[in-house]
Amino acid sequence: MRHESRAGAGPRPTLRSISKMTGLAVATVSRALSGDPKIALRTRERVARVAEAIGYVPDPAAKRLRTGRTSVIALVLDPHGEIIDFSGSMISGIAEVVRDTGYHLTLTQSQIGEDPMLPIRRIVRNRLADGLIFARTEPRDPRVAFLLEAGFPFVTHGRTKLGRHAWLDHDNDAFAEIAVRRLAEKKRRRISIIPPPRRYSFAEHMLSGFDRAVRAAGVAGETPEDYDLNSVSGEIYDGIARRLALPNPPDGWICPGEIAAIAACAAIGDAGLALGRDADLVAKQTNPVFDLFRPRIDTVHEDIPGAGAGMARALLALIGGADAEELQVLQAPVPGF
Amino acid sequence: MRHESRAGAGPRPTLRSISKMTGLAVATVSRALSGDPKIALRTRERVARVAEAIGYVPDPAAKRLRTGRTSVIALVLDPHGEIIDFSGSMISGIAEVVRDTGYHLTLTQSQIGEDPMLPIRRIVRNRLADGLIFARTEPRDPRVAFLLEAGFPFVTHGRTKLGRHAWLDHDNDAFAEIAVRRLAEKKRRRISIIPPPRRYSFAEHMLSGFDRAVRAAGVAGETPEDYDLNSVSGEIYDGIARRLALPNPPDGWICPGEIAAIAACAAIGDAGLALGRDADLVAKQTNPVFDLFRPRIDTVHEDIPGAGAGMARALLALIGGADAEELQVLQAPVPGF
DNA sequence: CGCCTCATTTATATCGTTTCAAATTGCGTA
DNA sequence: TACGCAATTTGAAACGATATAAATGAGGCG
Repeated sequence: MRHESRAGAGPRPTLRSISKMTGLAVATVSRALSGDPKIALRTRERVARVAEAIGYVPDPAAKRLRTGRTSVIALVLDPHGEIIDFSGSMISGIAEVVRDTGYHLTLTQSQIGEDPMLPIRRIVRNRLADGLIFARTEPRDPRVAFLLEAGFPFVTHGRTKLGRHAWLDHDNDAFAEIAVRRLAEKKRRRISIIPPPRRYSFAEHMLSGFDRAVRAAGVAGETPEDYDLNSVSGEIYDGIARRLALPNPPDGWICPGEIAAIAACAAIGDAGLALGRDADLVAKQTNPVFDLFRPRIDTVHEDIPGAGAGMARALLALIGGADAEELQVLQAPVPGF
Repeated sequence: MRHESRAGAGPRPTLRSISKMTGLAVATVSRALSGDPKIALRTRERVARVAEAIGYVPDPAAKRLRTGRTSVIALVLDPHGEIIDFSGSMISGIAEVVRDTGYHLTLTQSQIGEDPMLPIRRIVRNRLADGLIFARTEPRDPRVAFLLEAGFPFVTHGRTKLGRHAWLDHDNDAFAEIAVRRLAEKKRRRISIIPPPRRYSFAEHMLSGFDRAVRAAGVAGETPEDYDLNSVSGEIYDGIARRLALPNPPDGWICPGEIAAIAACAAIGDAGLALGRDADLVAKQTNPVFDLFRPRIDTVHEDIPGAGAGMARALLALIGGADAEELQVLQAPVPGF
């Protein structure tokens, strides 16, 4: 079956339709619908009634052409790895906020090996959106520099050293400190963190929090090589397994996410060691399902849908003219059980 | 810092700019750029060169207003539960296909408790997209009926009984049969499947495959109550735990996803039973990370990014005028290791 | 030499909305 | 009666692209 161009009930109603039905000029109808107080209240009400009756909906393309505003916000995703990633939950949080605002959400994915600036340039150059959100920032992220320069509204997931822009970040310093403290309380004395790629801002914060906490607790800390976020599980597993095979392996592991935790459990078990006896884990948890993981793992929660929603709200505020410096949110970790 | 309306290098180039620079009429430039063979090759080349030089990009809003085509495809997501869901991977697969086609991907999420028709009606009525994709179809899905009636291009994730539309589905009959066979080979004689909500098409196929396979293998099969996709892990766990507490519990479990598998492992372990000794599992796996799960679980793989990509390609073909009946794909399960 | 044809190019209308500046109306007042 | 002023309403011009129909020019041919 072929799809006809479009079916439905007759031609789509426009301002002209309402204009003809009410005898008012198109301009009047337009302003009436936008609630302009210069239009008499009576008229506004009458127009609203007719519009409602015939199911008038303004044409987004026309509006966009005329005003230059797109009513779109763009989410730029990083290339997808083999990851239980939280992009699903984060998208969900964003989508929920966007739903009722008259804005739409569009989604672009940058490709592995491709210049990450490309999709952003395209969005700015082609006026594809009124603002954008992206994640995995680096301390001097070129995307941030470009957007600041262009004066284009955006919110990042993660801080940068470039200052005056809107961001939302998780307090990874605090996460690392909590994790070290918990392991120290369990009398673990040789603590290792599985570090995300050091080029990302969040890794930097996590590692500095780790160093500080390790010193404060007076335990030994080590930070092995970091892994590539895009080809994760096997690499993490191998790294941990190698370390476990050396003398004096760590007895406490900090896992920056569920994948790392699963990999650590596997590597430790496969090495003939037992969690609780020979080593303990603290993991960052973003997904409730992880509560069912056995053996139970000590976790610190991170609210990902909430983060998505927060960024979306910030971006809408920014587009509405808010001050970017008022829109910097550090989300505290939730210690969990 | 406030964001100025827009910075950048001067006014955005339009067809007019090129028209002035070349001395050609706007119409000529337009047709030259669209490759119209009625325009002399020399002219086309010259125009292309100038356009390239000044970085001309057609204004999507203007194009859309004039042609009525949006260059957008919409993905309608179901409400987000507490699920390690595959929406992330599926979105990724879709986004990758869409990237290079000049189309954009927008994303809408229907809300829990809200009429699932609503977002779809909105998209069709307001001309928000040229076509759409959605998942979790029911055998007589009202969304499918509506879209067929409206003649609006769409592709579903999951078959329906409504026939002549484009869909992509996983062969869940085959999945269930493979799973039963594997458990039977391990001498399991009392097999249970953890059934997804029966109202969905895919559950129906999975259960009918299960029944057939159970009969063929001559083993006992039971299908407990189904669970709600939106509040999952605890419910599944409780269901399994209850069943394990009764006399003659199953010794083989079929898990339609990673969550079910994690829940089953937890419930079985918590009941004091051991996998491999007292029971075995076969699970559907959509994420490679699951390979690191311990104890190792027997899995059947499902290619989710591939499914996303397939649906996107099908939708683009459909919009291009292809026949929907040629666009029905049944994806075979990958037996795994 | 003039007419016809073919290959190109162009003028113009249009998509549906917003907005600026001007026009209309009602009405109290000089 | 005419005038000024406020309160409403309106006409027309954009926004940037595409499509239709008409115009232009160069040759070819009788």
